[in-house]
Amino acid sequence: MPSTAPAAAPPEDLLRGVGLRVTAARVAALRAVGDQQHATADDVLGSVRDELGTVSVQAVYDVLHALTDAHLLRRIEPAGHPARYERRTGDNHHHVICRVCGTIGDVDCTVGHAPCLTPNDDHGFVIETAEVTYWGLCPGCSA
Amino acid sequence: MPSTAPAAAPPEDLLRGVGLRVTAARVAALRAVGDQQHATADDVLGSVRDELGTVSVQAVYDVLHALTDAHLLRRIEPAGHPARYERRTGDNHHHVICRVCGTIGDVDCTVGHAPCLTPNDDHGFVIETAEVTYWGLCPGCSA
DNA sequence: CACACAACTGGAATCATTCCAGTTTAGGGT
DNA sequence: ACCCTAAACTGGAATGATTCCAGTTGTGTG
Repeated sequence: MPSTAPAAAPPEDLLRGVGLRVTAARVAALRAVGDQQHATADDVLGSVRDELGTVSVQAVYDVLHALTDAHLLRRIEPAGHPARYERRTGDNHHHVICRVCGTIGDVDCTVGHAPCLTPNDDHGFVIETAEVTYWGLCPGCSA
Repeated sequence: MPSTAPAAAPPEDLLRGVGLRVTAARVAALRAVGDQQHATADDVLGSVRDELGTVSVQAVYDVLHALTDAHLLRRIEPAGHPARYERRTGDNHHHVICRVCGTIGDVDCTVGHAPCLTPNDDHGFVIETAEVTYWGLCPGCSA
Protein backbone atom coordinates (compact mmCIF):
# COMPACT_ATOMS: atom_id res chain seq x y z
CA MET A 1 0.00 0.00 0.00
CA PRO A 2 1.29 3.45 -0.88
CA SER A 3 1.89 5.89 1.92
CA THR A 4 -0.13 8.58 0.16
CA ALA A 5 -3.79 7.95 -0.60
CA PRO A 6 -4.85 8.33 -4.25
CA ALA A 7 -6.85 11.43 -5.15
CA ALA A 8 -9.94 9.26 -5.55
CA ALA A 9 -9.84 8.29 -1.87
CA PRO A 10 -12.46 9.84 0.44
CA PRO A 11 -11.47 13.34 1.59
CA GLU A 12 -11.37 12.17 5.21
CA ASP A 13 -8.65 9.67 4.40
CA LEU A 14 -6.70 12.19 2.39
CA LEU A 15 -6.70 14.54 5.34
CA ARG A 16 -5.65 11.90 7.86
CA GLY A 17 -3.03 10.72 5.39
CA VAL A 18 -1.22 14.04 5.62
CA GLY A 19 -1.81 14.46 9.35
CA LEU A 20 -4.47 17.15 9.15
CA ARG A 21 -7.53 17.22 11.40
CA VAL A 22 -10.74 16.21 9.71
CA THR A 23 -13.15 19.13 9.76
CA ALA A 24 -16.36 19.73 7.86
CA ALA A 25 -14.90 22.76 6.10
CA ARG A 26 -11.87 20.84 4.86
CA VAL A 27 -13.86 17.89 3.63
CA ALA A 28 -16.29 20.16 1.81
CA ALA A 29 -13.52 22.27 0.28
CA LEU A 30 -11.69 19.22 -0.98
CA ARG A 31 -14.85 17.94 -2.58
CA ALA A 32 -15.63 21.35 -4.06
CA VAL A 33 -12.29 21.55 -5.83
CA GLY A 34 -12.72 17.95 -7.00
CA ASP A 35 -16.05 18.85 -8.56
CA GLN A 36 -14.93 22.11 -10.07
CA GLN A 37 -11.31 21.94 -11.11
CA HIS A 38 -9.52 25.33 -11.11
CA ALA A 39 -11.97 26.80 -8.62
CA THR A 40 -11.32 30.21 -7.06
CA ALA A 41 -11.47 30.79 -3.31
CA ASP A 42 -14.84 32.39 -3.93
CA ASP A 43 -16.11 29.36 -5.85
CA VAL A 44 -15.04 27.16 -2.97
CA LEU A 45 -16.70 29.48 -0.48
CA GLY A 46 -19.93 29.15 -2.46
CA SER A 47 -19.82 25.36 -2.63
CA VAL A 48 -18.89 24.98 1.00
CA ARG A 49 -21.72 27.28 2.08
CA ASP A 50 -24.17 25.35 -0.07
CA GLU A 51 -23.10 22.23 1.73
CA LEU A 52 -22.62 23.44 5.28
CA GLY A 53 -24.74 26.54 5.63
CA THR A 54 -22.55 29.28 7.07
CA VAL A 55 -18.77 29.31 6.79
CA SER A 56 -16.55 32.33 7.23
CA VAL A 57 -14.45 33.72 4.42
CA GLN A 58 -11.43 33.33 6.60
CA ALA A 59 -12.12 29.64 7.17
CA VAL A 60 -12.03 29.00 3.44
CA TYR A 61 -8.72 30.81 3.05
CA ASP A 62 -7.30 28.93 6.04
CA VAL A 63 -8.48 25.62 4.62
CA LEU A 64 -7.12 26.33 1.16
CA HIS A 65 -3.76 27.26 2.64
CA ALA A 66 -3.62 24.18 4.83
CA LEU A 67 -4.53 21.89 1.94
CA THR A 68 -2.09 23.60 -0.37
CA ASP A 69 0.72 23.34 2.17
CA ALA A 70 -0.08 19.64 2.60
CA HIS A 71 0.02 19.17 -1.19
CA LEU A 72 -3.57 18.01 -1.36
CA LEU A 73 -4.23 21.05 -3.53
CA ARG A 74 -2.12 23.09 -5.86
CA ARG A 75 -2.56 26.83 -6.18
CA ILE A 76 -2.18 28.58 -9.51
CA GLU A 77 -2.13 32.34 -9.81
CA PRO A 78 -2.68 33.50 -13.36
CA ALA A 79 -1.67 37.12 -13.99
CA GLY A 80 -4.71 39.33 -13.59
CA HIS A 81 -6.94 36.63 -12.11
CA PRO A 82 -7.65 35.56 -8.54
CA ALA A 83 -5.88 32.38 -7.41
CA ARG A 84 -7.30 29.03 -8.47
CA TYR A 85 -7.01 25.61 -6.92
CA GLU A 86 -6.76 22.14 -8.41
CA ARG A 87 -6.54 18.55 -7.21
CA ARG A 88 -3.84 17.37 -9.59
CA THR A 89 -0.67 17.79 -7.57
CA GLY A 90 2.88 16.58 -7.82
CA ASP A 91 2.88 15.87 -11.54
CA ASN A 92 4.43 19.04 -12.95
CA HIS A 93 1.68 19.82 -15.41
CA HIS A 94 1.02 23.21 -16.92
CA HIS A 95 -1.90 25.38 -18.02
CA VAL A 96 -3.55 26.99 -21.02
CA ILE A 97 -5.51 30.10 -20.11
CA CYS A 98 -8.00 31.97 -22.26
CA ARG A 99 -7.22 35.70 -22.41
CA VAL A 100 -10.88 36.52 -22.84
CA CYS A 101 -12.86 34.38 -20.42
CA GLY A 102 -10.14 33.04 -18.15
CA THR A 103 -10.98 29.38 -18.73
CA ILE A 104 -8.08 27.13 -17.76
CA GLY A 105 -7.06 23.78 -19.21
CA ASP A 106 -4.43 21.35 -18.00
CA VAL A 107 -1.48 20.63 -20.25
CA ASP A 108 0.94 17.80 -19.68
CA CYS A 109 4.54 18.71 -20.10
CA THR A 110 5.28 18.96 -23.78
CA VAL A 111 8.06 17.85 -26.13
CA GLY A 112 9.39 14.72 -24.49
CA HIS A 113 8.99 15.85 -20.91
CA ALA A 114 10.10 18.65 -18.65
CA PRO A 115 11.95 20.36 -21.50
CA CYS A 116 11.97 23.77 -19.92
CA LEU A 117 13.35 22.69 -16.58
CA THR A 118 16.88 23.89 -17.16
CA PRO A 119 17.55 27.38 -18.40
CA ASN A 120 20.84 28.07 -20.19
CA ASP A 121 21.88 30.88 -17.91
CA ASP A 122 20.48 30.34 -14.42
CA HIS A 123 22.14 33.47 -12.94
CA GLY A 124 23.45 31.26 -10.14
CA PHE A 125 19.92 30.51 -8.94
CA VAL A 126 19.08 27.13 -7.45
CA ILE A 127 16.03 26.27 -9.52
CA GLU A 128 13.23 24.31 -7.92
CA THR A 129 10.43 24.35 -10.48
CA ALA A 130 9.60 25.58 -13.93
CA GLU A 131 6.09 26.78 -14.56
CA VAL A 132 4.75 27.09 -18.10
CA THR A 133 1.64 29.10 -18.91
CA TYR A 134 0.15 29.16 -22.38
CA TRP A 135 -1.99 32.21 -23.14
CA GLY A 136 -4.49 32.20 -25.96
CA LEU A 137 -8.14 31.87 -26.83
CA CYS A 138 -10.38 28.98 -25.86
CA PRO A 139 -12.54 27.31 -28.52
CA GLY A 140 -15.56 29.38 -27.50
CA CYS A 141 -13.80 32.75 -27.48
CA SER A 142 -11.84 32.22 -30.71
CA ALA A 143 -15.09 31.88 -32.68
CA MET B 1 16.79 53.34 -40.66
CA PRO B 2 14.51 50.95 -38.78
CA SER B 3 10.94 52.05 -38.15
CA THR B 4 11.25 51.27 -34.44
CA ALA B 5 13.90 53.06 -32.42
CA PRO B 6 16.35 50.87 -30.48
CA ALA B 7 15.89 50.68 -26.73
CA ALA B 8 19.02 52.77 -26.30
CA ALA B 9 17.39 55.73 -28.09
CA PRO B 10 16.33 58.73 -25.97
CA PRO B 11 12.94 58.21 -24.31
CA GLU B 12 11.48 61.12 -26.25
CA ASP B 13 12.22 59.41 -29.55
CA LEU B 14 10.85 56.11 -28.34
CA LEU B 15 7.58 57.80 -27.41
CA ARG B 16 7.26 59.65 -30.73
CA GLY B 17 8.19 56.46 -32.52
CA VAL B 18 5.05 54.75 -31.25
CA GLY B 19 2.86 57.82 -31.62
CA LEU B 20 2.58 58.72 -27.94
CA ARG B 21 2.70 62.26 -26.63
CA VAL B 22 5.93 63.22 -24.93
CA THR B 23 5.23 64.07 -21.30
CA ALA B 24 7.56 64.50 -18.37
CA ALA B 25 5.98 61.57 -16.53
CA ARG B 26 6.43 59.19 -19.47
CA VAL B 27 10.01 60.19 -20.08
CA ALA B 28 10.85 59.80 -16.41
CA ALA B 29 9.06 56.45 -16.12
CA LEU B 30 10.85 55.07 -19.15
CA ARG B 31 14.17 56.12 -17.70
CA ALA B 32 13.27 54.70 -14.30
CA VAL B 33 12.56 51.25 -15.71
CA GLY B 34 15.73 51.46 -17.78
CA ASP B 35 17.73 52.17 -14.64
CA GLN B 36 16.02 49.58 -12.49
CA GLN B 37 14.98 46.60 -14.55
CA HIS B 38 11.96 44.71 -13.14
CA ALA B 39 10.75 47.77 -11.24
CA THR B 40 7.34 47.76 -9.56
CA ALA B 41 4.80 50.55 -10.08
CA ASP B 42 5.81 51.79 -6.66
CA ASP B 43 9.50 51.82 -7.58
CA VAL B 44 8.65 53.83 -10.67
CA LEU B 45 6.51 56.21 -8.63
CA GLY B 46 9.48 56.77 -6.34
CA SER B 47 11.93 57.44 -9.16
CA VAL B 48 9.55 59.71 -11.01
CA ARG B 49 8.84 61.73 -7.88
CA ASP B 50 12.55 62.07 -7.20
CA GLU B 51 12.94 63.49 -10.68
CA LEU B 52 9.81 65.59 -11.07
CA GLY B 53 8.66 66.44 -7.56
CA THR B 54 5.00 65.55 -7.30
CA VAL B 55 3.30 63.00 -9.53
CA SER B 56 0.02 61.26 -8.78
CA VAL B 57 -0.21 57.53 -8.25
CA GLN B 58 -2.76 57.39 -11.01
CA ALA B 59 -0.42 59.09 -13.47
CA VAL B 60 2.18 56.38 -12.96
CA TYR B 61 -0.36 53.62 -13.53
CA ASP B 62 -1.65 55.42 -16.62
CA VAL B 63 1.86 55.85 -17.95
CA LEU B 64 2.81 52.25 -17.30
CA HIS B 65 -0.30 51.06 -19.09
CA ALA B 66 0.27 53.32 -22.07
CA LEU B 67 3.90 52.26 -22.38
CA THR B 68 2.98 48.60 -21.98
CA ASP B 69 0.25 48.83 -24.60
CA ALA B 70 2.72 50.49 -26.94
CA HIS B 71 5.22 47.67 -26.30
CA LEU B 72 7.84 50.03 -24.93
CA LEU B 73 7.54 48.12 -21.66
CA ARG B 74 6.59 44.61 -20.79
CA ARG B 75 4.63 43.78 -17.67
CA ILE B 76 5.32 40.64 -15.68
CA GLU B 77 3.10 39.52 -12.83
CA PRO B 78 4.80 36.93 -10.65
CA ALA B 79 2.42 35.00 -8.39
CA GLY B 80 2.26 36.67 -5.01
CA HIS B 81 4.15 39.79 -6.09
CA PRO B 82 3.04 43.16 -7.44
CA ALA B 83 3.48 43.63 -11.19
CA ARG B 84 6.93 44.48 -12.49
CA TYR B 85 8.03 46.25 -15.64
CA GLU B 86 10.99 45.77 -17.94
CA ARG B 87 12.45 47.36 -21.07
CA ARG B 88 13.26 44.15 -22.94
CA THR B 89 10.22 43.61 -25.11
CA GLY B 90 9.37 41.51 -28.11
CA ASP B 91 12.04 38.86 -27.59
CA ASN B 92 10.13 36.12 -25.79
CA HIS B 93 12.48 35.80 -22.87
CA HIS B 94 11.57 34.29 -19.54
CA HIS B 95 12.32 34.80 -15.84
CA VAL B 96 13.90 33.22 -12.79
CA ILE B 97 12.39 34.41 -9.56
CA CYS B 98 13.74 33.93 -6.05
CA ARG B 99 11.11 32.49 -3.72
CA VAL B 100 12.66 34.25 -0.75
CA CYS B 101 13.53 37.78 -1.81
CA GLY B 102 11.65 38.09 -5.10
CA THR B 103 14.70 39.00 -7.15
CA ILE B 104 14.10 38.43 -10.85
CA GLY B 105 16.58 37.48 -13.55
CA ASP B 106 16.07 37.30 -17.31
CA VAL B 107 16.42 33.93 -18.99
CA ASP B 108 16.67 33.46 -22.73
CA CYS B 109 14.58 30.68 -24.09
CA THR B 110 16.21 27.41 -23.20
CA VAL B 111 17.04 24.08 -24.85
CA GLY B 112 17.39 24.92 -28.50
CA HIS B 113 14.72 27.56 -28.56
CA ALA B 114 11.05 27.98 -27.77
CA PRO B 115 10.71 24.33 -26.80
CA CYS B 116 7.57 24.79 -24.80
CA LEU B 117 5.68 26.77 -27.36
CA THR B 118 3.48 23.93 -28.51
CA PRO B 119 1.66 21.80 -25.98
CA ASN B 120 0.68 18.27 -26.94
CA ASP B 121 -2.95 18.69 -26.11
CA ASP B 122 -4.02 22.28 -26.64
CA HIS B 123 -7.70 21.69 -25.73
CA GLY B 124 -8.67 23.43 -28.96
CA PHE B 125 -7.16 26.71 -27.73
CA VAL B 126 -5.54 29.12 -30.17
CA ILE B 127 -2.24 29.69 -28.39
CA GLU B 128 -0.59 33.08 -28.62
CA THR B 129 2.29 32.92 -26.19
CA ALA B 130 4.03 30.60 -23.81
CA GLU B 131 5.40 32.06 -20.62
CA VAL B 132 8.00 30.20 -18.58
CA THR B 133 8.76 31.08 -14.98
CA TYR B 134 11.55 29.41 -13.04
CA TRP B 135 11.14 29.47 -9.28
CA GLY B 136 14.09 28.93 -6.99
CA LEU B 137 16.62 30.63 -4.77
CA CYS B 138 18.95 33.39 -5.83
CA PRO B 139 22.66 33.14 -5.03
CA GLY B 140 22.24 35.32 -1.94
CA CYS B 141 19.25 33.47 -0.50
CA SER B 142 20.56 29.96 -1.18
CA ALA B 143 23.57 30.57 1.10
C1' DC C 1 -13.89 12.11 28.96
C1' DA C 2 -11.21 16.31 29.75
C1' DC C 3 -8.19 19.54 28.00
C1' DA C 4 -4.91 21.82 24.87
C1' DC C 5 -4.14 23.46 20.79
C1' DA C 6 -5.72 23.69 16.14
C1' DA C 7 -9.47 25.50 13.56
C1' DC C 8 -13.18 28.76 12.93
C1' DT C 9 -15.91 33.34 13.50
C1' DG C 10 -16.65 38.06 12.24
C1' DG C 11 -15.05 42.33 11.61
C1' DA C 12 -11.47 45.51 10.47
C1' DA C 13 -7.24 46.30 7.79
C1' DT C 14 -3.99 45.92 3.93
C1' DC C 15 -2.19 46.14 -0.65
C1' DA C 16 -2.21 46.83 -5.44
C1' DT C 17 -4.87 48.69 -8.59
C1' DT C 18 -8.86 51.08 -10.73
C1' DC C 19 -12.75 54.39 -11.05
C1' DC C 20 -14.34 59.00 -11.24
C1' DA C 21 -14.94 64.04 -12.06
C1' DG C 22 -12.55 67.92 -12.64
C1' DT C 23 -8.11 70.41 -14.34
C1' DT C 24 -4.02 70.87 -17.12
C1' DT C 25 -1.21 70.34 -21.26
C1' DA C 26 0.81 68.62 -25.77
C1' DG C 27 0.94 69.52 -30.31
C1' DG C 28 -1.83 69.78 -34.95
C1' DG C 29 -4.31 73.52 -37.33
C1' DT C 30 -4.94 78.31 -38.66
C1' DA D 1 2.90 82.34 -32.39
C1' DC D 2 -1.47 80.96 -30.37
C1' DC D 3 -6.04 78.25 -30.22
C1' DC D 4 -8.33 74.47 -29.15
C1' DT D 5 -9.40 69.72 -28.40
C1' DA D 6 -8.42 65.34 -27.16
C1' DA D 7 -5.20 63.22 -24.31
C1' DA D 8 -2.88 63.30 -19.89
C1' DC D 9 -2.78 64.32 -15.09
C1' DT D 10 -4.71 65.35 -10.15
C1' DG D 11 -6.56 63.78 -5.84
C1' DG D 12 -9.65 61.34 -3.49
C1' DA D 13 -12.74 57.54 -3.03
C1' DA D 14 -13.73 52.66 -4.26
C1' DT D 15 -12.67 47.94 -5.49
C1' DG D 16 -11.35 43.00 -5.02
C1' DA D 17 -8.58 39.61 -3.17
C1' DT D 18 -6.46 38.43 0.68
C1' DT D 19 -4.72 38.81 5.46
C1' DC D 20 -4.60 40.28 10.38
C1' DC D 21 -6.56 40.07 14.84
C1' DA D 22 -8.87 38.72 19.22
C1' DG D 23 -12.11 35.85 20.84
C1' DT D 24 -14.84 31.24 20.48
C1' DT D 25 -15.47 26.40 19.12
C1' DG D 26 -14.20 21.64 18.18
C1' DT D 27 -10.94 17.68 17.20
C1' DG D 28 -8.61 14.02 18.81
C1' DT D 29 -4.76 12.79 22.14
C1' DG D 30 -3.71 11.19 26.73
